[in-house]
Amino acid sequence: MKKRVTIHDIAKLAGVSSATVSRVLSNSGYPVSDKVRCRIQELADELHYIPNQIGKQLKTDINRTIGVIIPSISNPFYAAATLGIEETARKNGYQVFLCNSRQDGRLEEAYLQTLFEKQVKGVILSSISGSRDPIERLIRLGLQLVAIDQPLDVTEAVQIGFDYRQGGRMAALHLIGQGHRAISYVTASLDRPSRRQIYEGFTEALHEAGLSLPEGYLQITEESVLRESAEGSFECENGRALARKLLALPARPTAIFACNDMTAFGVLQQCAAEGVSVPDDVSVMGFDDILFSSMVSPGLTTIKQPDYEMGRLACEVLLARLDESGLEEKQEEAGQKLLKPRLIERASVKRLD
Amino acid sequence: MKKRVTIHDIAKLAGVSSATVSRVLSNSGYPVSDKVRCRIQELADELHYIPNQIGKQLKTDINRTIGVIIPSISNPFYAAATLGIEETARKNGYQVFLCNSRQDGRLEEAYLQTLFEKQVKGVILSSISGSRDPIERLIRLGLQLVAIDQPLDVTEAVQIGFDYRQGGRMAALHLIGQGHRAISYVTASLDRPSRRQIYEGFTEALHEAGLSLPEGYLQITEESVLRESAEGSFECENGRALARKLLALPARPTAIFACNDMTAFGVLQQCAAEGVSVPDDVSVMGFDDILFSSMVSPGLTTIKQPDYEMGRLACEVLLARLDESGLEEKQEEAGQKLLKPRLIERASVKRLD
DNA sequence: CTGAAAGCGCTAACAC
DNA sequence: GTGTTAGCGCTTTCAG
Repeated sequence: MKKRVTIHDIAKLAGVSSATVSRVLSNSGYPVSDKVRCRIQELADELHYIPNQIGKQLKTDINRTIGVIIPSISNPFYAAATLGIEETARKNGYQVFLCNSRQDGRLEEAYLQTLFEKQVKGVILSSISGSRDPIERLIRLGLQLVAIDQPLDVTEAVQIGFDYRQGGRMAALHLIGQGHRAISYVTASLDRPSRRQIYEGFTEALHEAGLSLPEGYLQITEESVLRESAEGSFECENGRALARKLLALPARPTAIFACNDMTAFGVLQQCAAEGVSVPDDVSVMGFDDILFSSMVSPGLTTIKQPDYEMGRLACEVLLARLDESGLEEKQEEAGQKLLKPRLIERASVKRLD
Repeated sequence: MKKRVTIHDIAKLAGVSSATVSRVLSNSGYPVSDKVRCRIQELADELHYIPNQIGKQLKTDINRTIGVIIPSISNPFYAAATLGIEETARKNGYQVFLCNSRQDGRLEEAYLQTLFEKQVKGVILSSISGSRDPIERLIRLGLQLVAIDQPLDVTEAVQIGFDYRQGGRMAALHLIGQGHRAISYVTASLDRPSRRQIYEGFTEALHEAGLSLPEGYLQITEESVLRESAEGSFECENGRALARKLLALPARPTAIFACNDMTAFGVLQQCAAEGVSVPDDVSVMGFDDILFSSMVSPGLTTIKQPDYEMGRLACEVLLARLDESGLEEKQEEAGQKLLKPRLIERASVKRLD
């Protein structure tokens, strides 16, 4: 493992100063005679010069890196969002630091801190933590933050929002429209804004139709520790457990709405295990529309949340802010984009007459 | 956006030199009087000092960052492997640069280069590219490389191998054992070692049983451009397309083996679309055992490749090498771990009598 | 125990 | 066009 070659090595060999070498190798556009320029290029190629970005960054404080903090890479929803982020980052010459917070607010904060220490200037965050203080401090220090998926109660952050409430309403409306009256709701802990909003929209629409969520029809995970298991199958397991309770009820619901597709898969599995046919015996709806929702059978009827699109948009907004934040100081007011839900009808909901 | 506070700021306020501040704030264990130490700590807390890791790294050339290059984050197999990597990295105080090569060898090389420029000392790679030269050069410059999933023809790299050939054999043996004779194989382009090995193991076992892969029963994707579509559903689409051809054959096979689970899902979908019942009309097997293989119905019979485990192991091996590479020069010979396949029987294969 | 000084690799005024 | 110099934030000899 030999020593790495620096611009000084090249400068010495070329008989010029390292400043000149820097000028040509960094494509600064600074005038350098063609003769010298060629010579330097030649040497760089020959010696396989690889610039040390750390040196460069310390000097310029410019760094083409963004951070991404998500709660669970095992959930294809976040995988797809990450893909959208990574792709637009790459197209713009940026790299991505991926951080998996495992639904752990403390870990999320630690990651945020580490990213900042590494001089990352922009972060896309699906926040699990409620604490605003550390986040606001970092923003005041110049960090650009874009929140996806989970609304963040911090005014300086851009929000790529999603109308969860409306999504919840749509789910309820669809079920009601299909003739269902005994409708139940299965959800992980309501400690996150997104889940709460879906829940609110859902029950709201139910109430407007003169329906309610009777005792036992609302199943919420009791353990708030919704950690990713090693296999990443926690959400699914959770769906199974909650479905088990539901199916044990004396008066079974005719329809089950789950807070996301992963949970809905668990419900589907449990139904299959107990010989309950979907959609003939019970209808099931999910939320997210991850890739696999079209692959299970029956195909899962669900509310689409545009994962990839959301990631792409978040990254575009972030990079735009990163670019301009150097130039103009007046940031256009932290915009709030709001993406819309869409009903995806497949085969897991049966029409009741 | 105010200026960031540095050790010099603190030094000035404390009336000491920046060297002293560095000594206490970096936990160097260097003796500093308790009085001064406390004062510095106090100031650091008060001013919310955040160390600049770039400065530190330029000086020490130590950096707790690894790179991960995978072909597709949309495939849950890689998502799970990434989870395993990220988790062990975090436990050891490392961060992960995630790179999605999109099955593109050139992109893979570009990422490798960028990582190296950012002074990343270790990379976990599922390589798509055949070119060894640039990789070998980086290794000679001190980069530690751990190959997962795809064998890498570079002796200095550690391999976390998987016995694909054996996996292919197991699949064939299982199908044969269940009484199948008309067996077909559906695969994406055989340009990758893993796919080739599965194929070889599979056909080998077939031949040993006196069977062959008749005309039309071997379906290989023609377009070598197996790029991730925006939705990440390419592999699945591919499975559908290949299954369509298979089902159009005058003499349909009784069993279809797919090169991975994502492709198998496509096969499943196409069967459903054409009213072909699995496993009654045709049996289907996959490869990988991703999380969703247990969720579809019928549950997919498949060959397990330990994704999470593979990521964890790769990361452990990498970090071990990173730790020791500073101390001793003699690296234990680039070990080759070989993980074993396992048959996961579910409901997508029917016993023929 | 503490400080002065050098330097990691690079860039950017500022001279010439 | 090119070189000199200073310095980004930090650590680390080496003196004292």
